[in-house]
Amino acid sequence: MSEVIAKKGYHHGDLREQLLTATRVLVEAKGPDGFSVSEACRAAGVSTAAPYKHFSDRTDMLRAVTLQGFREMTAAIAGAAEGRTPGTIETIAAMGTAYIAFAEAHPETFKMMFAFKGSTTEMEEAGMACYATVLGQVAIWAGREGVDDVVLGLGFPLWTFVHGLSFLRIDGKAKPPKFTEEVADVVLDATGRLLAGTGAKDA
Amino acid sequence: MSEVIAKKGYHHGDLREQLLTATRVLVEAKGPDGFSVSEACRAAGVSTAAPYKHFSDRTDMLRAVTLQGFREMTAAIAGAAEGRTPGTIETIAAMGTAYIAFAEAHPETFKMMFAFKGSTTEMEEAGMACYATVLGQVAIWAGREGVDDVVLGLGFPLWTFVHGLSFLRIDGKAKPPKFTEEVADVVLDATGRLLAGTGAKDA
DNA sequence: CTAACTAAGTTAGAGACACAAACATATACG
DNA sequence: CGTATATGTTTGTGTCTCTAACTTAGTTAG
Repeated sequence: MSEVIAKKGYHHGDLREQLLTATRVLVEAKGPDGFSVSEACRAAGVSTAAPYKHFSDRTDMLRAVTLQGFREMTAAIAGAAEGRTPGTIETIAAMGTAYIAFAEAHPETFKMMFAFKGSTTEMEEAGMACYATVLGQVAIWAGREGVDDVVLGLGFPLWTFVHGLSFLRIDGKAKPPKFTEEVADVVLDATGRLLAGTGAKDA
Repeated sequence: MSEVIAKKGYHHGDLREQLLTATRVLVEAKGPDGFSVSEACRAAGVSTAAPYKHFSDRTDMLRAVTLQGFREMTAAIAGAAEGRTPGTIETIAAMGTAYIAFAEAHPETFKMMFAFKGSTTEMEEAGMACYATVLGQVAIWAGREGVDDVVLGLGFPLWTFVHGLSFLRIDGKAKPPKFTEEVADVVLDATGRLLAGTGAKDA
């Protein structure tokens, strides 16, 4: 009755999932190190030993949140490109803005995604898939067949810029007077500058 | 005798300083959340209650490391500009490279510096001082009297880029095939692009 | 249908930690 | 010389992760 989340009896039925969402919420609220397994258990209404039937340890719970984060971010970025003209500066910039928006919406998860020690193959792949989405658009812009060294040379600085702005926004460093413009405008401008005059488009 | 660090008797004489360096070492070795007060005590050869005569709590110990980090980074960046022609792209890029070098040399401290919750006025000032050093050079480049909106508009993207590259390097994302060039070259190129053609130099 | 197996919970407890309170000692200053 | 204060120690409390042993509920074989 007064449980935070319904339980079906002795067997919970859906504990893994509910622990995962509890973990997600707690991580965003208190950060990965502020998160405690015990608190997640309280939220799900189970004993403190229950999670160990579903996760190997505390880190494993965080790992699951991290992986989920990568998947969501990739989807968000791909979604930002949909309905736009492929290979334009505007489309590439829109993906960058989506990246930053995700970071701002889930700051603790975002930071954890990149700082995570002992990342799984799954995580690496999810990260690569995300990056590949952007690189594909850059390749079109540059008139290249696939993702070659030229495309990497163009795409990496873009990622760097967007990644940096994500962190500065998260940590509250991108506020007036340092930062008075809209994020989307800054990203669009920087994308143009970092791509322009490279000669790649003519090769 | 077998103490890690010499003690002068019942009174340590220099405990605050030694705890601080122990904290620094441990933070770099295991990250801010892996760091434990107890372990710092073991390193300094004192009881686990001793630190509380010098620091209010665990967080306060981390805060001290953070502040020290800001000071060192500012010095490193200012040092990179010395002996160079003021207001050139090369000088500005050299400061960016020094920023990244600091981040790579002290990754955990660097991350903590920006993620720290409840930063002191001292910390804010140290951070501002650092940023101001770079902005001063940008102002000279742009032919401006002081740090006005134009200078901020030029300087912020530079910071963003350099900050982003710092994180990517720390987290091992800036390795081949994503990243094949030297850091200094990439920074110099990006600095040029992000400043060039803004018209600010002519104003 | 029931007996055995297994999946998914429980309680109890070990070991590490942050921090507090009360106590001890050395140093500084009257 | 002696007392106050700074700086240590010991002891204890509550929280945390994780383990071991036990319990209960589904699931499957005969």
